Amino acid sequence: MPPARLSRETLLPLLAAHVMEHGLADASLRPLAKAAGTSDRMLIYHFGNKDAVVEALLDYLGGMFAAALDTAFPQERAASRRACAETVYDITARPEFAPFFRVWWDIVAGCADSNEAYLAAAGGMMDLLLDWVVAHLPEDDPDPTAGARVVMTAIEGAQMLRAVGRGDIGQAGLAALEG
Amino acid sequence: MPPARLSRETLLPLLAAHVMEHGLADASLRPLAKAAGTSDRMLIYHFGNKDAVVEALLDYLGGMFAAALDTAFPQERAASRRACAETVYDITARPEFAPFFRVWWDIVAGCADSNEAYLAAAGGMMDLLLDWVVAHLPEDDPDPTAGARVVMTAIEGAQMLRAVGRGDIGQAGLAALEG
DNA sequence: ACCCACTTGTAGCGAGTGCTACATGTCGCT
DNA sequence: AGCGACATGTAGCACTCGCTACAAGTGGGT
Repeated sequence: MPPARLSRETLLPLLAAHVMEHGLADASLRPLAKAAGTSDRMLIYHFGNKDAVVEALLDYLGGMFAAALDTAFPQERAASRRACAETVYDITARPEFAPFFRVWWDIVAGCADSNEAYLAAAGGMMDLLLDWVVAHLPEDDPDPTAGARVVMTAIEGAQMLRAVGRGDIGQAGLAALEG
Repeated sequence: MPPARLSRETLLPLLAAHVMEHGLADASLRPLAKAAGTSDRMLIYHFGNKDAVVEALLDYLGGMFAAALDTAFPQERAASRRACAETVYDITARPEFAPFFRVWWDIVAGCADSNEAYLAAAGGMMDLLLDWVVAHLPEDDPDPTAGARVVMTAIEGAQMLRAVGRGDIGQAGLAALEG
């Protein structure tokens, strides 16, 4: 087949794959382009500038996260708040999630600089996960909205502690969830 | 007074101040040196290479964190686990802590690349905070060791959610802590 | 067949990166 | 006074960065 015309749509999956492997923070145009089989010249041409590349990438990664929620996570409800939190924690502890977390923490670091694109991407992912948790709490949960916030807070804390090598603290925190 | 001889010790406070203001992730030798009133040449001379500069900086920042725990945080015990968590959360929400969090999330992102120096620094800070929490739980807490882990997990989750603009979720998570 | 807009390649710019070679300065010691 | 170790300044290297100027190719519409 003839080499398909380049476009944001054909480029983004390849760019995202490179970012998942090497991180978002120090991704630069030339390696990014090489991963997509093009030149930095064309990335600028199709996106305008590097910021736009990153912005499109953040959006695309948000889509990947949504897809991961649909496929990698169980569809049935959890038996308890604690079970729900531990399910998310255990699934995201699997090695195939490591690349995702590398870019996730880059995104959080970007948020700390008040970068709008990063804040939008990160906030969106958290809202997505919050909705998933609400929908997967036990049916008899007395207050799913509040419960999901409790579960989310514990999950995210545990994931951060895991990232810095203190997973034991976070796991103890999850285990103490009532319900 | 004559300009004191340069050394790691005289340099580090100035370097740390620059890092607190501009972040650790994209700190480079020349701006760093300028902030300390020297040249990149001298940073390499006194530290060996850039990695050693960063390593020393991480260590120094750990010391700053320990000092902050002693001065900015109350000395008396909290009335409950929840109060303990909310105290930490509220204090670290103050604007003067924003620079610290910018570098904190850079450190966490560095941990996600399995960087030993970052892992040591971040883990050390978490251990420090964990000890502080243990010591500031109510005296009648049934299990301070376990309680501190619960509190820590919630605090860190809430701080991360705050960083990405979802502080409401984290605060709801903290408010639900029993005790 | 011709034109013209869209797409791509080549080459390069100016700035910044970590780091080094080399010369010079400064200070204590004998 | 003079030596030698440590400290510092100047200049530069080879490289990467985001981005651009310019030219060439491609393909559809008339």
